Amino acid sequence: MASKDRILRLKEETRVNILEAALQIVKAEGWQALSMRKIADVIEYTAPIIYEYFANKEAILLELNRQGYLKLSKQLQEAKDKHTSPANQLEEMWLSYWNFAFANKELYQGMFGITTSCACKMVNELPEAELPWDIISASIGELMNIQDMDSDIICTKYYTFWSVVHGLVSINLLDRGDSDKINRQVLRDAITGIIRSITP
Amino acid sequence: MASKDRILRLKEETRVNILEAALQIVKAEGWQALSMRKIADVIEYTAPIIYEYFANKEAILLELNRQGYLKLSKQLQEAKDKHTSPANQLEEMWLSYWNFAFANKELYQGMFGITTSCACKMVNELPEAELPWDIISASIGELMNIQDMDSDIICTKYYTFWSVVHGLVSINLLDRGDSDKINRQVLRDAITGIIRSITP
DNA sequence: ACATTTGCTTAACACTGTTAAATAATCTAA
DNA sequence: TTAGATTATTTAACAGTGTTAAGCAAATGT
Repeated sequence: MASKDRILRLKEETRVNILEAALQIVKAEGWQALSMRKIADVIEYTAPIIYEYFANKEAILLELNRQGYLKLSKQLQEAKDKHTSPANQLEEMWLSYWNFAFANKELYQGMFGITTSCACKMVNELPEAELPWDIISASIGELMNIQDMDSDIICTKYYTFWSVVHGLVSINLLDRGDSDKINRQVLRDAITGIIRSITP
Repeated sequence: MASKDRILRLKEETRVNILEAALQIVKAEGWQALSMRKIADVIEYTAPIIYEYFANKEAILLELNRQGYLKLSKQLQEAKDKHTSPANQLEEMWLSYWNFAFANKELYQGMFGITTSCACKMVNELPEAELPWDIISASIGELMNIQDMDSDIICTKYYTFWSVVHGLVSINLLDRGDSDKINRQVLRDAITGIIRSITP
C-alpha cells in the first residue's frame, strides 16, 4: 500500500516537473518556442508521456495561467494587508500589480496577452481569474461606502483602474515604454488621480 | 514594353491578393489559423510562389501591420480635422482610436497584441508605427503650449492617454469587458479627466 | 527552331501537436 | 521462481506547419 503512495507521489512530482519545465522554456525562449517535445527533453522523457498528465498543450498553458492568478492574488493580498485605509490599500495593490507584471513577464503575458488562439475561453474556465477582482473591488467598495460588490459603479471604477495599469503594462511589455521614470510617474499619477476622484 | 507593364501590374495584383487573402483568413479563423498553404489556396496557387512576393510569413504580418498603422493614422487625422481646439481634437481622436480597434479587431490585435514571437522587433522595423504618436502629440503640445514634441511632459501625457485607452481595448478584446455602456463611460471619463488635468 | 528565361509545381526537410501500436519494466499470483 | 497480467515508456505514424531545392512547362528572345 505504501508503495502505491510512493508511485502517486512520483507521478505528482513529474506533473510539477512538466509545469516547471514549461515555464523554464518559456522564460528562456518565449511562449512561441514552447513545444511538447522540448518539455519532454527537459524532464528526460519522450513527448507522449506528457499526455498522461495533461490532456493537451492547452491544458498545460491553462494550469500555468491558473498558478499565475494565484500568485498575483497572493501578492495583492499581502499588499492590501500593509495598510488599513482603502485609499492606501488601493495604491499599494496597484503598484504591487505593476511589480508582479514585470517580475513575472511571461506569466503575465500568458494571463493577459494572446498566447494561444483566444484567451477568452481560458479565462472562462478559470475561477481563479476572478480573485484579483474580488480583493481589489473590496477596497473600492469600502472607499466608496458601497456594500454591493457587483454594483455597476464598482465595476466601472475597477475597469478604470485596470485599464490604465494594464495598458501601461502591455505597452511596456511591447517595448514601447520609454524610461522607467516616466512610467512610474504615469502610473502614480493615474492611480492617485483615480483614487482622488472616487474618494468621498 | 507594354506587356512588361501588364505583367508587372499582374504581379502587383497577386501581391495585393496575398495580403487580402491573409486578412480574410485571419478575420474568419483568427491569427493562429493563418498559414502559407491556406493563403495559397485562396489565391489559387501553391505555397512556394508566395515567397516570390514576400520573404517569409513574418513579412506578410509586418505588411498587414503597416497597413493597419496607416489606416489608423488616416482615421485619427480625419477625427482631428473635425475640430479646431486641441481639447476637442484629443477627445475625438481617442474615441476614433477606440472605434478603430473594434472595427478592425484583427488588425488591432496584430498591431498591439502578441501575434508572433515578439512584437517589439516588428515595431522597430515600422516607421509607420510612429504616425499616430505624431498626430496626437501635436494636439497635446498645442493644448499645453509646448513646442518640443519630444519633451518628457508630452511623452508622459501621451502614455497616460494611450495606457487607459489601450488597456480598455485589450481588456475588451480579451472578452473581459462588461457592457458597452460601462466601457463608453469609463472611456469618456478617463479621456475628459486627462484632458482637464492638462488643460492650462 | 533553338536556347533561355520565367512561372509554377512537386518533393522534400525539419519542425509542430497528437494518437495508436509495440516494447520494456514492474507487479501479481501460482 | 516463473508465468501471466499491468503498467510505464518508447517508437512510429499522421496531419499539419514554414521553408527550400529541384524539376517541369510554358512563354520569350534570338
